[in-house]
Amino acid sequence: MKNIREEIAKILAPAAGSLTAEQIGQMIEIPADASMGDYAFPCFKLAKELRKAPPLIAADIAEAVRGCGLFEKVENVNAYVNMFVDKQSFARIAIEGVLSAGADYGRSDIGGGRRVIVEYSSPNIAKPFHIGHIRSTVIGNSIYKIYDFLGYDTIRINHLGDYGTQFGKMIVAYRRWGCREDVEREPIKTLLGYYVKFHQEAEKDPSLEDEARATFTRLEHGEKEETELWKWFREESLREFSRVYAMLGIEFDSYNGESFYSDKMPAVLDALREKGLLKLSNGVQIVDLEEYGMAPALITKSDGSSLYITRDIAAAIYRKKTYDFYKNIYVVASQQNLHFQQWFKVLELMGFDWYKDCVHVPFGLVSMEEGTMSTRSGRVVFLEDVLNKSVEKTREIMAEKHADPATIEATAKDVGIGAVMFQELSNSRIKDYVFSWDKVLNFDGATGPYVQYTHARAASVLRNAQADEKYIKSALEGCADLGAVCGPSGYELVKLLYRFPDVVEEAGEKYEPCIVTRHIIEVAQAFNKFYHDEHIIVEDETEKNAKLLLTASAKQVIANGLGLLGIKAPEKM
RNA sequence: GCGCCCGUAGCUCAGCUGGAUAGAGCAUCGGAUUCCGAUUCCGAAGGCCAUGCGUUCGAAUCGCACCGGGCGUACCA
Repeated sequence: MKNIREEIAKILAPAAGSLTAEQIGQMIEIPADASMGDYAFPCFKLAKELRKAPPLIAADIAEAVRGCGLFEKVENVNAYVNMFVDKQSFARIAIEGVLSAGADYGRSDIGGGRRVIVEYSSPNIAKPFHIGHIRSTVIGNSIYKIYDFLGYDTIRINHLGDYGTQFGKMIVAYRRWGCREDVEREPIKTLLGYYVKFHQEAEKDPSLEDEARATFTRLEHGEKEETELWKWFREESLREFSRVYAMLGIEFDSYNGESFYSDKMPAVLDALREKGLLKLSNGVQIVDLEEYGMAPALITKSDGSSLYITRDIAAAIYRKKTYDFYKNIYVVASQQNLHFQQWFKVLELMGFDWYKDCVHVPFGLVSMEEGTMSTRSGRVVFLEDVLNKSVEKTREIMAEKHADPATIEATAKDVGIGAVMFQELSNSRIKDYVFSWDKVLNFDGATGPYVQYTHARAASVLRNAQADEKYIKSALEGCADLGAVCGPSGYELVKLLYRFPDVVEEAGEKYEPCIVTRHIIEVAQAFNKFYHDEHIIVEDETEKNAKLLLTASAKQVIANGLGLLGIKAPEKM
C-alpha cells in the first residue's frame, strides 16, 4: 500500500531547507480539525535556518507544492502548510489497501522473523483465578498477537507460580486440616480454604511459618512425600485454569513455571560466586546493589533455599539459551518494579549484555471497594464468576432485543466475554482501578459490545446487499468512482481505516493494546455516523458499490482490531 | 525516610517523542426511526489540564519545587 506521509515528505523536501524527507515525515501532523487539511506541516523549526518568519516560509512551501497532483488544495495558514489530499485518490489507496490484504491488513514484516518472548498470566497455583489475574492474561495475550502481527516469531510463556514457600504452607495446612475427597471435589476453593486457615493459625502460632519454610526446603530437595503432594496440587489447579483460558480463548507455548528452574539454580549461584557478586549478610546470600541506589537482591534464604529472583535469573538465562530472543517481555504488575530493576541489574553485573533486551511491561493494581484484593483473607472476585455473569447479562439483553435463540446461543459467549476483555484493554495499562460490578456489566457507549455490534451491523448491510466476498472483489476492480464515500462522514472513516497499520505499530512499540482498542472505537463511531448520514444500499450502482466497499473495509478493520485484542467479531448478535 | 507510578469535565479516561480552539464515554437535559440492525445517531451543558516557578516563538505535554493518592522498600511472589 502506498504510504501517503512518505509521498508528501518527498514532495516537501526540496522546499524545506536541509531537512531530509524522513525528518519531514516525522514532522508532518494530522490536524485535529479536518478543515485544516488532511496533513499539515508546521514551519517554525525552519525559521532559524532559512532566516525568515515561519508564515513566509509556509507561503513559499505552499506555493512550491501546490502544482503537484497528489493534492486537491494546499493552503498556508500562519506558520502551517495545510494539505488537502485528493479525496478520491486517498479513498482508493485506503480501501484497496484494506480489501486486498483482508485479514492481513495491518500486518507487517518489521519484525523480520526475530524472536520475541512474551511472558504473561503466570498465576499462582493452588489459588483461584481472580479478577486481578485478568490483567496480565489479557494484556499479555494482546501484546503477543500484536507482535505476531508485526512479523516477529513470538513465544508465549505462562510462568506459573508453582513453587516457593507458599507450597510449604499449603502442604503444612493440608497435613493438619486437609481432606483428600474435598480437594478432589473442588480443588482450588478447598486449597484456598487451607491457605486462609494457615494464616489465621499462624497469627496465633508463628512457629507454623518456620514449619512451612522447612517444608518448602524439603520439597526443593526432592523429598518424595512433599513432591507428590505438590504435583497433585499443581495438576488439580492447572485443570481449573485451563477452563478459564478456554473461555478467554487464550493459549500458551510453554507452561514452564518457577519449579521448572529448580535444578538450574545451582549454576546461577556458581556464576554469581565466580563473578564475586555474592555477599553474606545476616545469614542471607545477597547481591549488594547499594551503589545503584537499590536495596540488595536476596538470592538465598538463611536455610539455603531459593527466592524468586534466583529462579527468575535462571529462567532468563535458560530462555536466552533456548530461544535466543531478540526481546524478552514480562507482563507483570507494577508492584514488582523494583524486583525487575534488581533482577535486570544482576543480569548486567553477571556480564550478560542481553539484559538490555529484557523488558518489564508493568500494569496497575485492581482493588475492591473494600480495599486491596487479598487471596489469603478471601477478599476476591473470581474471574469465572465475572465472565459467567457477563455472558448471562448479554443473553438477557439479546433476548430483549429479540435476537433469535440460535444467534443468542452462538454469540452470547463471544459478546459477554469480549465485553470483559475489551474493558480490560481500554485504558492505559498503568492505571489502577477499582473493580465494580456495575462498570463491568455496563455495555453502553465505548464498550466491546458497541464495537461488536457495529461489526455485526456492517455484516448485516453486506448481507442485505448480497455483497459477498466475490461481489466486493469485482466491485473493487470495477468501481471507477469513489465520490460517494468522500462526503464528510465517509471520508472521516476512510482516514481512520488508512491509519490502522500505524496504530498497530505504535501499540507494539509502546506495549499498549489500548491504542488498538481506542482506534477501533473511533472506527466504529465513524462507521455508525456514516451509516446514519448516508443510505448505503441505493439504486445507483456506482454509488452503492462505493459505499459497500467502504462498509466492507470498516468491517475488516474492526475485525482485525478485535482480533489483536483476542476478541471475536460476530456476524450477527 | 527513600525510590517508582498516578493526578485533565460531576464520574471513568484519551491526548504527554512540545504546535493551530484541550477531546471521548458515562451521568444530566433536549432532539432524530414510514428507509440498510436504536447495543445507534445529533445537539446542549460541563475545564485556572492538582499547585508554583522555569525552559521555549509556543507547555496538559519538558525541567525543578510542592501538594494529594497508590505501590515498593531483606529471607512471600
